[in-house]
Amino acid sequence: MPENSKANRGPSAGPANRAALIKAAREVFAESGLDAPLSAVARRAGVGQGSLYRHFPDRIALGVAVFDDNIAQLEALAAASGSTLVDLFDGIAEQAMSSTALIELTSAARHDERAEHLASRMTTLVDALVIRDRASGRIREQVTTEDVMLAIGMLAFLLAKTDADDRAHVAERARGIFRMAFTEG
Amino acid sequence: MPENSKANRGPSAGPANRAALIKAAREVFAESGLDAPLSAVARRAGVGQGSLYRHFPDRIALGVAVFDDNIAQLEALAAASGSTLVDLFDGIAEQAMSSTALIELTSAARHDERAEHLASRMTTLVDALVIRDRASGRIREQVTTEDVMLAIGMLAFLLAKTDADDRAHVAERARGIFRMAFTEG
Amino acid sequence: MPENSKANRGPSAGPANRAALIKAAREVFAESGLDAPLSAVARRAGVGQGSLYRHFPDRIALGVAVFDDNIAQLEALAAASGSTLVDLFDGIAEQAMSSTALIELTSAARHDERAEHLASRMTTLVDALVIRDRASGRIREQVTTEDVMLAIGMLAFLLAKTDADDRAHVAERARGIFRMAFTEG
Amino acid sequence: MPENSKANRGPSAGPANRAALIKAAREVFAESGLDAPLSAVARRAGVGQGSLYRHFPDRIALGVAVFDDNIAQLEALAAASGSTLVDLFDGIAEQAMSSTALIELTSAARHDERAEHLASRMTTLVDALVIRDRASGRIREQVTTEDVMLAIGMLAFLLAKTDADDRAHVAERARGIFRMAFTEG
DNA sequence: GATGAATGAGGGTTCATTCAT
DNA sequence: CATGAATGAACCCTCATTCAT
Repeated sequence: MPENSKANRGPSAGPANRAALIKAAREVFAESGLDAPLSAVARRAGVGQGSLYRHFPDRIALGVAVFDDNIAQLEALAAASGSTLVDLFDGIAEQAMSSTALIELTSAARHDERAEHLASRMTTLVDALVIRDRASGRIREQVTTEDVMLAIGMLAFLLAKTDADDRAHVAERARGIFRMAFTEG
Repeated sequence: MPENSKANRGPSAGPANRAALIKAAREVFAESGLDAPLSAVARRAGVGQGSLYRHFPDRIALGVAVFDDNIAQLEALAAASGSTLVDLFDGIAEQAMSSTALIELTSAARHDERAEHLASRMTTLVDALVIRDRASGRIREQVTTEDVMLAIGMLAFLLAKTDADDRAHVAERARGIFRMAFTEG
Repeated sequence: MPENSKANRGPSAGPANRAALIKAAREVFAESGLDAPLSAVARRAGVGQGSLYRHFPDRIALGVAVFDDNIAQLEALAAASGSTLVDLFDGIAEQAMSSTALIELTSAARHDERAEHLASRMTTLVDALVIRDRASGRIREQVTTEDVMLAIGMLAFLLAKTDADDRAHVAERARGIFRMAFTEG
Repeated sequence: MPENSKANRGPSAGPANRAALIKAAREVFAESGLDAPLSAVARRAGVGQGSLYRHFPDRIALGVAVFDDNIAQLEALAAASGSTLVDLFDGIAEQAMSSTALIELTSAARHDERAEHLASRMTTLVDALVIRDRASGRIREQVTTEDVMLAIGMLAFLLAKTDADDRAHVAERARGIFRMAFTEG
């Protein structure tokens, strides 16, 4: 009678485990980047490795689950009536590591359907903001959604590689650059 | 008793091996990024692991050797009389993967003396171009060397994550963004 | 994609593996000393390297597990009512290689908490025997626990370096020396 | 024309190289024990690896050469008219690391002819001292050369495993033990 | 005969993934 | 359906030994 240290709480633990895994993954990805050991995620979630694999058959599945939430937040932000691209950049810079891992994911798994879905939600929300900001003259006529997507990607990668200490400064600076790029002189 | 399968071609192979390693490393880094297995580099160079470690005691040493060349090219470019920041961005986009790994290196090994040296050469050449372009009115007054360095970093990271197929298009687009950012409306 | 050649016998193999590892380690350490390759231990135990590292994160942990047993035997010996230092030396000589590796461990990892614990158990039991033997006049007044610990260490190292064939003879001889040293003329 | 950094000084360098290798090996063995990398010896001697192997085809040959000197010193000590076993122990404790490596060698390469030669010189000198000390009543009648050889071995191994900081204290203590063992009450 | 680079086997360690319970 | 141990491939790095020059 092996007398496991942790009781097998049975099927009912399913949803709770799923949530714990996502939470743990968000933290671990934020701390150690997108290639952190999955075992670390399971451990932090207090869940067996096997359960992790049951819920999320691969790293991408886990990433997608994690970032669904991030995207949702950004979508909410974009939906708010007065919000602008500047707010979006702020939101991304704030979520720094998480957003970065998100962008990394959509970019690393470019040909994965699930990641593409994430990316397309992103595009959609950016699109809305671009249209709005263009209409209100907040950005130049010629700025496209693609431009902004690229800018977001660049910002995210940059922050990913920046020491936590310098992150605030670098983010501020980078936003300045994009402000110059996108707004009228 | 190693009883080697491959003949020891003797010390005269040294310089050739060194060159082969740098070439292999440039390729491998370009294909798989800066944390590609060093064993892959040795294998591609057709050289024993030990020789790799003899020539380059660590990953940074190898990276520095690889990128010395890249920097030199960019320095040459910057030194040419009529060259501008735009040319620099072009140069970086052209060397795409290599330059990217170079930037990755200077950013990842920020506190390594050798990497710092590379970074400072980069800063120096950017600085010269900024001054020149500012003088000739090609860029806005308020654009700093730091801004341009960040932009270069962002461009590099972006290209690193971009499929080879899309690279040209993305690079063109990104340069457009920075042109908007840095030049007078 | 590991595609294992050997079946995963599942968690139930855990305790058996652990025991097999300790047994294998005891043998390997005895044959080849405390710095024998850990891979040899895993191989002899018929266990993957990963499992070894799971059970024993480092060499010291493995050593401690192995020698816990040895110490326990010596403690039992020391606890027996009529036992003397001479019995302890006999016990050590009998366990020869194991005891030797044990002493090597406590001496090599002097600043590791786990090894210190082993060492302190040893000291405790020696202390008890010294007090008892001093009381009964079996050893000179001036003999200290430290002296005996040193003697044990020396005996152990000596046996470690002695061919198995000569071990019995050498052990007998060495015990003679320490008898002369510790008992009244 | 490879233009070596160090000139090939030709055959005349032979004896000088040999001496430099022995000196370097003595230092290296003393600092890092008998299994220090041979490359370290060659480097410290300022000599190519190949030359090391030419002069000393294996580690034992090098060890023998190194310790020939140590033995010679001890022989000189033993030959001095008033010297006793106590002096020998002092000599060994003083040369601590070197002597230890010497004993390690004679014991590790027990079946190597060259090492046996070293060992037998050691036995011879100990024998002389034992006879002398027995005659003068300095040691008990029953103490044999073998006993002393064992004691020397034990002392050496012990010192080898002792932190440099504790070496003096431990050596003093151990000599005390052997004094008790070998001298009358 | 000296030189020192080349070689690759081997040991340590990590981690993705499977699977018995 | 959860658990968590088991597995081994793969990487890093070191060093004994050889051998072209």
